[in-house]
Amino acid sequence: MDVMNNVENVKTQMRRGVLEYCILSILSKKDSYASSILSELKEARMIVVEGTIYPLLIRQKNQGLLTYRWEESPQGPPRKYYQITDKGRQALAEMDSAWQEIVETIRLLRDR
Amino acid sequence: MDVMNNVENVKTQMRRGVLEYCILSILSKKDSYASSILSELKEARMIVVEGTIYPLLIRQKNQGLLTYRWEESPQGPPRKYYQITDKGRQALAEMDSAWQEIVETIRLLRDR
DNA sequence: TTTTATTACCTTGTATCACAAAGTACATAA
DNA sequence: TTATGTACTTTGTGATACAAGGTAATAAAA
Repeated sequence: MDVMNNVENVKTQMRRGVLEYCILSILSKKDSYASSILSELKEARMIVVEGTIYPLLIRQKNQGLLTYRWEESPQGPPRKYYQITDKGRQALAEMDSAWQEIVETIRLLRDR
Repeated sequence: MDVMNNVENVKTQMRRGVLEYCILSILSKKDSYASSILSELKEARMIVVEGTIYPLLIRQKNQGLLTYRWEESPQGPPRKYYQITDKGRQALAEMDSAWQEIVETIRLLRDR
């Protein structure tokens, strides 16, 4: 395995760590549905695929961080709009702290 | 599952993403052995356990990012000192970029 | 001498989860 | 009626963090 393959793998793992955080963050601004969240993450170069995001949304819903409702689409099949709950906002706040702590830890490890 | 359990899980995943990066970073400063790396990570509040770090060091060695040598200890059994290779330093540089990109991505997602 | 403590390394089994790939379903245009 | 685009879902696989337990070397205590 060459260096770039290895780094790709590490990138995947780094993304893995922040994916739930990103999704809660997006939904904290406005309700959205899976395909739209997917596009938004792609724009931000946080590459994810369908097979990742659908189960993740279901998990977060099962944990009570999200709820959803069906809405008709102007074109195509209905969309499952997810909405963040109070519990979700609470979790998001905790993740903000966790993220900042990790960023700081890495900064110290890298600089020293 | 309550909010804190969920956040603990997310923290674990966040750590997961940067663990290889942290280890290469530590070894880029000086050769070290597993138990010592473990202590250093614990001090930095990057909680990891033995069952995580030993296989990880072996993986990185197998990828050619590290080499090792045995050295006698002043007390107790001999230590397996790991040393970063040129390939490891190259990978570390790539991970620096990857990490900064993710930090920036999260900053944009969280601020906007 | 035997036991205990300390340090260090290693392995096995389990659960989680990102991804690839494939499938289902709805709406609209050709 | 077929093709296209959109959207949601599921299955199988591989990677890996962790819990738990094991092995081994050294030195101090009983």
